[in-house]
Amino acid sequence: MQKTAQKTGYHHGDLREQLIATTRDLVEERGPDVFSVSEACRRAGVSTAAPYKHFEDREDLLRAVALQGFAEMTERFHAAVVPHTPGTLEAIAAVGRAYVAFAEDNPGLFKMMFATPKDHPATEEAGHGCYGVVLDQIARYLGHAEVDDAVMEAGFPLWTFVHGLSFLRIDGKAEFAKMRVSVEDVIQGATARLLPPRKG
Amino acid sequence: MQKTAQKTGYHHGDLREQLIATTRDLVEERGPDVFSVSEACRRAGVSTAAPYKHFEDREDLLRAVALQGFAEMTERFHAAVVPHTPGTLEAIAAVGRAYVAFAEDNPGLFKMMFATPKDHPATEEAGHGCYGVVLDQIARYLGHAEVDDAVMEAGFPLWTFVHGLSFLRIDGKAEFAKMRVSVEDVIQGATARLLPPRKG
DNA sequence: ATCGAGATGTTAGAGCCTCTAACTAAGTTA
DNA sequence: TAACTTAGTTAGAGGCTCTAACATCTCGAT
Repeated sequence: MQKTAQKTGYHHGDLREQLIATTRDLVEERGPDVFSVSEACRRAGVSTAAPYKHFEDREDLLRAVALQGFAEMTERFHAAVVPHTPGTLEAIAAVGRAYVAFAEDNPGLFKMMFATPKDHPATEEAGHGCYGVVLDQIARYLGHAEVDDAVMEAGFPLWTFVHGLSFLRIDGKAEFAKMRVSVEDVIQGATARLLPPRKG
Repeated sequence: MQKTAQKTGYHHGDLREQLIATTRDLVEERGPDVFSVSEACRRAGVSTAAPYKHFEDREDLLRAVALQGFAEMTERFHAAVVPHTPGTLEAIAAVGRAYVAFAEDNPGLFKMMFATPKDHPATEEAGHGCYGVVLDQIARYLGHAEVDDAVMEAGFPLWTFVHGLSFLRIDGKAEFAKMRVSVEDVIQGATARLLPPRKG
């Protein structure tokens, strides 16, 4: 199951990618804040100084992992939309479900993606690209040709909702709240309620 | 502005409380993850070993700070309800506003309160007490005598919403979304939309 | 072919951090 | 006031991030 080149004795082959993968695993296992570069090195079988040839510092490595997370999330969003008619409530709710599902599947990564001390340009752009998928759907839903201020405003409460739901699910608060309905239904309901009435 | 006893030469007076206060400041200044016990000690003017007479470990100290946060939040909730007729939409929305306001006033603390690796019984109880304030209002709103499952279910989407909004505000995403309406109005609107219709 | 540059490893170590052990001073109580 | 408890201290082990200096490999130009 090696996805990257093997160590050739001295040089590793593709340490950068493997460090990202290992870090991602560790962030998931141990939690984002407890992650240590040293442990990632031990797992990758390199010295603790090696990562600094590929990443500026610990922060930079974590950022690369977060970036990968955003890319994956964006892909998932696109996949979620496909089965639905563009610009429908169903399409929009599907993205919401994909959002929460991603968070539940990658709790550590998800928290890390939003625990960024200060957003780097690249991370920010990745986030925007991700958000753009929903905004496109909402623009269509509202019958707007492009993502204007009204679309962003309509999207924000939805983002708010799924973002909050993700955190509460990750932290196990949803069980505490004794929900009898599924996450899917909660999202469907909230989407319908929080979106402004459709034009036409 | 000393709230605690002074150092009497050898003994401190009230190191435990001062460490909690200092830690809270640091968490706010530096961010929750970058906090170090050592720095808190430097500020409090004690050796780096001193805290371990009062707290099991770093985690335990942070937990004490989080506990204080929950207590403060609960107080704020109570204060928010006072000006309103109990069991009205306004009372419920007021708690929502207090939630987000607390998060904005104490972003580091707020994040820490919910970034708990594993919830300790005491923290959990404090959280429940906090949540109970809204649930009481919702129970009255729905005309239920006590906080039953239906009440919890009705409350969950609201919690979800203000929780998400808090994070997005703290992380500066709300500005990005170009909201033209105030946080207050967003909460008011979401509360009205997300609550089930009132009985009677 | 080989030589030199650049990329990517290594070891050593400085300077942080958390937490423990052993000691000491101050308060408390019989 | 002696004995016990509480709350400080210093010293240090072991882990972490990151740098400096050195070593090895890759590769393009000659």
